Amino acid sequence: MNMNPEIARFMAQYMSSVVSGVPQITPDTATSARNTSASPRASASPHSSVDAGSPPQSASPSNVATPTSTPNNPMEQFQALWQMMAARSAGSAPGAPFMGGGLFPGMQPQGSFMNPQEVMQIVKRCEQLEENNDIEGLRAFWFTIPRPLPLELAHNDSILRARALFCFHTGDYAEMYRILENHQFAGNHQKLQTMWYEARYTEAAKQRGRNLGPVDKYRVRKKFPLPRTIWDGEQKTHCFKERTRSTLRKHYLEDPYPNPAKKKDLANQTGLTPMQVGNWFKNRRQRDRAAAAKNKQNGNVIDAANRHGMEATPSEDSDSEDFNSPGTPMSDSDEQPKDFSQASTSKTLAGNPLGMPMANSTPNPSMPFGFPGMMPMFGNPIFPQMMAPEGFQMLMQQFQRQMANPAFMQQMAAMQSLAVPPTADTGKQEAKEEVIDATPKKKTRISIDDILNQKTTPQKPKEEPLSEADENTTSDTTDQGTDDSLVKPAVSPAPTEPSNTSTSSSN
DNA sequence: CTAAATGATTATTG
DNA sequence: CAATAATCATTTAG
Repeated sequence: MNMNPEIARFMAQYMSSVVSGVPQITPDTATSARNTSASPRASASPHSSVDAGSPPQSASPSNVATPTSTPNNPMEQFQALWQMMAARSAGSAPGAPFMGGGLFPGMQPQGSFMNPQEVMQIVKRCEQLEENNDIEGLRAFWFTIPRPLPLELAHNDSILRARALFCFHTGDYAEMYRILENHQFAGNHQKLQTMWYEARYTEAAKQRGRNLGPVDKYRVRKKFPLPRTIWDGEQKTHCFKERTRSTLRKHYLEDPYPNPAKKKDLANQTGLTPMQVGNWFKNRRQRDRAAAAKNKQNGNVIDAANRHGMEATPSEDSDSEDFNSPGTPMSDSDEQPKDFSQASTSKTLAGNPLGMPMANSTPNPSMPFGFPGMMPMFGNPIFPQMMAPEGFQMLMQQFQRQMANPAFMQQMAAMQSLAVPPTADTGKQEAKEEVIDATPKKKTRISIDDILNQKTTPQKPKEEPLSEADENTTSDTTDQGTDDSLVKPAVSPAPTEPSNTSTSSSN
């Protein structure tokens, strides 16, 4: 009657485990996550047979729960039991298996007796079969193991791993989930994670009566996040932080083709890897060009604007958005580059036979602002109200920076000589084409960024967010987050929330 | 659900 | 080898 709920639950779980041969441990009580052990092959070592990892929940033989100590108080009884179990586990070093119950005579290991060597053999055999995905072998072998399972086996990492694999292949997903959720697995979780998700996918697919697409799977992953017991803490950032991006944007405007040194520098600033920086620039250039080409198709404003005297701006919806965005004081806006490049590349590549930048030997289409002689985009006739002073200042600064950039000025001159004098027919045509523009198809750019920025990563359990290594320290508002400390976000030091891990390779 | 945004990867090309 | 074009995969918004 007096039974503490905790104890009751514990007992119930234990009883259940005795019956099923699989320990049931509540995730919370289970182990204080020490899955940092880097050795993926931990299971290969002989002593792995002693699940020395989580002493407390190693459970106590219920039938032995009659320690001759203090029988009356359940709590005391439980505590005593607990301590004994802990002591027993602690004392069981590789060379000193606790099997015989030497540490406390009164307690039998429950179930069959087995000498340590026998246990080790079974474990190794399981590891072999599991590694080879030999399901049939596992099935056969499974029945050779004496029942009920000795605790050493019931709680053993390798045994449970093999059992989970077996369940996976037999379609006993519920059991597999239970195993995966209730035992803190050490070492390599990759396979277990895959099993977890695949099982979920399969169930979901079955339920829907069709195969799952990428997005469906994504939802499934969100719905059934990895249990902590098999989570590596691995986390991939799909969206960089806004700070990071604005830094990249800024430098992109100055030079879309950063040399390796520059990339490295940026990598340090942003906490990304040089590879990521390179990818970002690559994508940016590509997408700028694509946007430019597209805009060109639809016609664009720049030429006309220029001709008429610099007033019209490319519908820059994004810009307006940017300036508009409440959270971020301002930014180079994601979109700007698009139009910029549009000005440079589209013009040169697509319509203009005189095309110059890209195709030429010196590809440096870093043409930040709409057009050569044109100032950024003050007095946006389309979204006048969007021109916040802040934004204006920012643009001015940018422009000034550009003016100081020889390469830029060179480009500028080249562009001007090509574009300004619209004598050629081609030029005219282009101008015509570009008059319309617009089609602000996407807006929400910044807002998305903001959102992403806020929730640095998806959510999921009720864990603390914990951002990755991005721009942790610096409070750089304008630019240069000069902190080197951080390096790679790839490996998150503190596992907090399970999110999809998906390795890059999956591509 | 679809579409868009965006980071990453792969194949091609000069 | 580096830049580019395609394309894939993951997330998010509508």
